[in-house]
Amino acid sequence: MTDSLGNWRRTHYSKRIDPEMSGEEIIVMGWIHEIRDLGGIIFVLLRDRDGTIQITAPSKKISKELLEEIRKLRKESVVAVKGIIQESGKAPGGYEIIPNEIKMLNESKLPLPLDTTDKVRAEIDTRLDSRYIDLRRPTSSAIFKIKSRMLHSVRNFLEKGEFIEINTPKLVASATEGGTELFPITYFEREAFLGQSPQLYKQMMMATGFDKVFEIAPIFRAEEHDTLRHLNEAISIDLEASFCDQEDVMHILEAVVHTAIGDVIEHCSDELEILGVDLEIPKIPFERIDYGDVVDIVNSKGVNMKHGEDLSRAAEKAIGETMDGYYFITGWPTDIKPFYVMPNLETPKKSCAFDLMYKDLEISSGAQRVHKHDLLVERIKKQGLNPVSFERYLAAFEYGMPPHAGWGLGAERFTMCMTGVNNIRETVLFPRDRRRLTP
RNA sequence: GCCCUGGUGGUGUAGGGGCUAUCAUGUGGGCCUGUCGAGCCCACGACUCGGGUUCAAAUCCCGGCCAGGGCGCCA
Repeated sequence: MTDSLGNWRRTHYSKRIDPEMSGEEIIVMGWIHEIRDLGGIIFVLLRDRDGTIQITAPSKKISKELLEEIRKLRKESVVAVKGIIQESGKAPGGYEIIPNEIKMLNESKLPLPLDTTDKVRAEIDTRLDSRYIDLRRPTSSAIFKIKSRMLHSVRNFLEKGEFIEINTPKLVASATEGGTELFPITYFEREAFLGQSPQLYKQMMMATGFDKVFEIAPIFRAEEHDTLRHLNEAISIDLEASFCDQEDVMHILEAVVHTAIGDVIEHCSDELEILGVDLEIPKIPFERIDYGDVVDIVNSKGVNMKHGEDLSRAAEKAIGETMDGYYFITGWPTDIKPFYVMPNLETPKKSCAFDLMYKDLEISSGAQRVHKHDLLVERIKKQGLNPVSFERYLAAFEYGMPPHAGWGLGAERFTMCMTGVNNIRETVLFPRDRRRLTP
C-alpha cells in the first residue's frame, strides 16, 4: 500500500542537517538504502541526492504500529519520513532521526538488478542496462555532478568573455564535410544526416559579425570504433572567434580548462573524495610541443612513426609517458588536417592547427582557419572534395569574412580527465556506442 | 572490421566430460535494543543460444549473439 504525498514537502536534504538542529521536527524524502533490523531497534538508512541519513527506530520510543511499518520497509522503496533530529555520538555523522510518521510513496520491485550499496560490484554493461538504479550509487552520480559543474563553469567563463552562445542544426543535408562516417536519416522524401560537427556553421557565424561564439551540443559519428575513449554520440564544446589566430584561442582554451578544474575543485570536493581523485589545478600556460619533436620522441621510445603521419595509439602512449598533464601539440602537417585549417604562411606544409592532450588522450583540437575564399576552394580540391557541395558554406567567405580561429573540446573526454575514470561510457548518462542504442 | 579472452542464481564469482554445481551478496522467514560491509539459523534461486562429438556435455569441437581487453577506423 502506498501513501500520497499530500501536503508533505521535504524540509531538508540529508547533507543539510547538523547536530545543532537537535530537537527540530523535519521531513526527509528519498530511497531506502539499507535496513538493519536488530529486533528491539531498527536502523534505516535513507538516501537522497546528497547522501544518507540514519532513521533510528527504538521500540521503546515509538509506537508498535510505526515499528511494524518500519519493519516492512524494503530496499529502494521511496519514502517520506517526519521525525525529530537527535544528536547522537553513536549515529553516523553524529545525528539521527527518530521517526514520528512515515509515508510509503512507492514500493520497489525486488530483487534489484544491481546492488546499490557497492557490496557486490556490477559490470558496466549490467549497470548501463539499469542506469537509473546505477546512478543511485554515489560513485556513479559523482561523475555527473562534476560534469555538470564543468559545463556550468565553461558557460560562465565564456559568457564573461562576451561569447555568444549559439545553436546550430544537427540535421544536415550532405556528407561532404569529409572523412568521418555520418549517420543517414530520412528527412521527409530526402536523405539527410546527423551532424558530425558544428564546424562549418560556427565559421559562417564569423561572417555575421557575432565575433565570438560557442556551442555546447551533441555531435554524431558513425565510426565502428569500439574503445574506452570513443562514443557515437558525444557532447562537443565548440568555440570560434574572429580577429584571432591559433595562439589567441589556445590561450582561451587553457584558461577554460584551468577555470573549470578550479571550479570543480571548489564546488565538488565531496564528489572528488567519493571518486578518490586528488585533482590539482594545472599550471598555465600549458607546455607546447612541436609535431616534429613529437615524431622524434615517439621514435626514441621505440615506436615507429613517420613524419606526416597522425599519431597511432602506440604513439599517443609514448608521448603521454614523456609529457605530464595538459600540453599542446602544434605545427601539425597541413596534409593530415582538414581543409579549413590555415597552412602556415612561411612553411605551408605545416599548419596552424593544434591538439590539446592530457597525458595520452586527445581532448581538443583547433586551428586558425582559412578565411580567404580562393585558398579554401583550393584546399577543398586538394583534399579530394568537391567545392560545389560546399557552395552555401563557401559563399559566406565572399562577402567579408574576418580572419578567425577556434576549437572543439570533447566534454566527455575532459570529464574523464577530471574524474579519473578510464571508460568514457562512465561519463555519459545513456551512452551510444557500436552496440548500445538502449536505454 | 581484426586479434586475444570470456559468457554459471537478481548481482559478482569458483569449478571444468558422470557427484546434491562452489562461495559471497541478495531475496523470503526466524532470533537479537546501538547497527554502521551488523551477527547467527533456515530456505529460495544459475551453467548464453543453435548444431556436432560421446553411453554421458555446463565442461570438448563448430557457428551465432553478447561482453571484457588490445588495435584499427575516428576531415
